[in-house]
Amino acid sequence: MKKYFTTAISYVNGKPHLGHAYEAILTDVFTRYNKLFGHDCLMLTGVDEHGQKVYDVAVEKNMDPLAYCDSLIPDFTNLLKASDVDYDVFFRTTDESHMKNVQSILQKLYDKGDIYKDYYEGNYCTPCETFYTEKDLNDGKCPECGRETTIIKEENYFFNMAKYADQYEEFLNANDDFIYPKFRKNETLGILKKGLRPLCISRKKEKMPWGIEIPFDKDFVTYVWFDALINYIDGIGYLTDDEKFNSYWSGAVHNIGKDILLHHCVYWPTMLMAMEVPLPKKIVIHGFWMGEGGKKMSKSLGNVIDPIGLIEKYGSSSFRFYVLREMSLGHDGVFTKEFFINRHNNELANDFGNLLNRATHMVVKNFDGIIPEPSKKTEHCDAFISEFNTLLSGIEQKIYDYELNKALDDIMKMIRSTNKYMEDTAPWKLIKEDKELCGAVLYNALESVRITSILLSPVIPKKFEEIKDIFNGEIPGDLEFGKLVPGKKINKAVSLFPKIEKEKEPEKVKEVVQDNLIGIEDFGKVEIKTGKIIKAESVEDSNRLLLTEVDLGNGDVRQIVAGIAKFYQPEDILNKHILVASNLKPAIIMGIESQGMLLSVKKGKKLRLVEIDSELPLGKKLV
RNA sequence: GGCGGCAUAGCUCAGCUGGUUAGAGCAUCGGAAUCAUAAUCCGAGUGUCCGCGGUUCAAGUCCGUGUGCCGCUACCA
Repeated sequence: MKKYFTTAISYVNGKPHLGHAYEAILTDVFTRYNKLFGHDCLMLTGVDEHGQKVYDVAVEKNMDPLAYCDSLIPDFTNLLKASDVDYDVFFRTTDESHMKNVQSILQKLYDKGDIYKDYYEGNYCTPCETFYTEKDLNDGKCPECGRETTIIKEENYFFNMAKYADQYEEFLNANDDFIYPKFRKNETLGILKKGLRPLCISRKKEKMPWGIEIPFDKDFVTYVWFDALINYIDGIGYLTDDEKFNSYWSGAVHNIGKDILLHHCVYWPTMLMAMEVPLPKKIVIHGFWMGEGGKKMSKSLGNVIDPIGLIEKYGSSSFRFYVLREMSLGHDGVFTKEFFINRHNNELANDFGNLLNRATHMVVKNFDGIIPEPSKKTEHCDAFISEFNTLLSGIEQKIYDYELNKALDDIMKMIRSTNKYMEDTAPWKLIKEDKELCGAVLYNALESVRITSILLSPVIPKKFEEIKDIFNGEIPGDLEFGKLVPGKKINKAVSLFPKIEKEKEPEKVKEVVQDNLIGIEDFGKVEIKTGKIIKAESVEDSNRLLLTEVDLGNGDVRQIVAGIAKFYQPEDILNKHILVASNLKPAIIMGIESQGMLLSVKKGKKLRLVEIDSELPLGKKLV
């Protein structure tokens, strides 16, 4: 069966980081496992190059946007290379044939009526020439330049996602394993339940020319996602090589981060339905890497992991092993250098590396390196082989089920049980009593080494190449215990996974862990004043807002909307002396302007206003 | 506020459709062994399985409720 694995394509404008490396490695490892189990697989990764930010930086650098993108590509390909990611396609959205395909898809959906022209209303930053959603705004201001935005209407093209919502929901309910892990499927259903709004898919070319031109209206280009998502099908010959496309697409698996669930689990499936292309087989959503203590990685905390640095220092195999083994696929994981070193030392060096050594050394020393015959057996042999085979037989299915952690866990169990087997049988004693029996034990140990090495090869491809030297460059590939042919010569393993010495941490000066500290100058920006509530009434159609007027003295009376109706009746708060954040930018809530914020304290489901001594004068600033 | 998720040994987690004395790895302590990268193996553990109530012959596992954290979202301001 043919299969097809993809990463999300990365936006070029930003350095690739641990998250990119992880996603690529994850996708690569599933591709490699499936190849190992005999499937014909392709892997795609790549970059998304269009859009405002790239265009802006290119202009700033006085470069052609495409040339600017070209200059960024090595950052990504170098990381992939360093991570031993063996991709088949590196996709660029500036690819000619992709741009043509996007256009023909746009035309098709336009002809069907799924794309239509309408007005887009949004917060627009004129200097930045960009629309922002309410959420993007920073205190109501442009998140990029900090200037005021204005609400303007603009004509744009929209994709009518809602048309396919029901059909998609049905599909989801019928295909329980379409989205992995399952709780992400529930999240998707929740989004569908709320109803889908039309998706704006265009930008005025005069404002943002760096995109694919809309074929039926030369004044517009497509906007990011409609362009980017299509890479998945273009990468394997959609509209250009039907046979290739059809054979691989039916086995397509997208690997994405949890931040782009909306785009892949809602936009993309409805787009495909509109295009009349079958949906992919599966979407796998992984979590994020956190720093020590589960804290977000950030420069200020100094807990950012540099993948290239670690790979250069400790090797790609240990790095891959760590990210795949440590993170429970779908959940967030923690990456610290200490955990990384522990993983490497305990599992790769002590358990696995040491097993390679002890098994091969004994064969070389006592049997001149000739693989002995398994002609006899000890009381432990059958039980060992049987347990080994039980674990072995479950691995393939676990990979198909995306139970990578369980698969790796089982492989480690196989390795540990082999170490135990050697303790139980003690071939170093047997050699003195019964050489043939000793040989049989070592044969079994070598079989374990061979098979577990193969099973780990997708995870540690580079080290696997070195392990091959034991078997003179070629490891018999049968995943069946007993297929190793006796009589051939093997070599002593070199130390493949040297332990990492824990660096003596220079006594860390205990810095204040709190990273939300502000300076006095920031505090000074906040103006909190004493006030008295002189009017309070409920707000129509709102179950949580109260409209108040607060006297801040000197004739300064503010209209403030407060979300406290669940906790106070209007009459409860009348004449209360309270505190007000008085220099907040006014906000419109339910169409009413709110000119400040009443300070309150919330604990669980209780909320109380902060009340002050009524003797305090009104309108005084807290200092 | 709404929707969803999580809460299990010091740490990271596994425990599927409810069923014998609740598990793994790491860390800790004790021991065996010496083929091997001071590697390996054995043993010792410790847990009000977040609290409360319920269903059941039987609940970490199901239901209700409370608390705490996380995610998305909203009329948070």
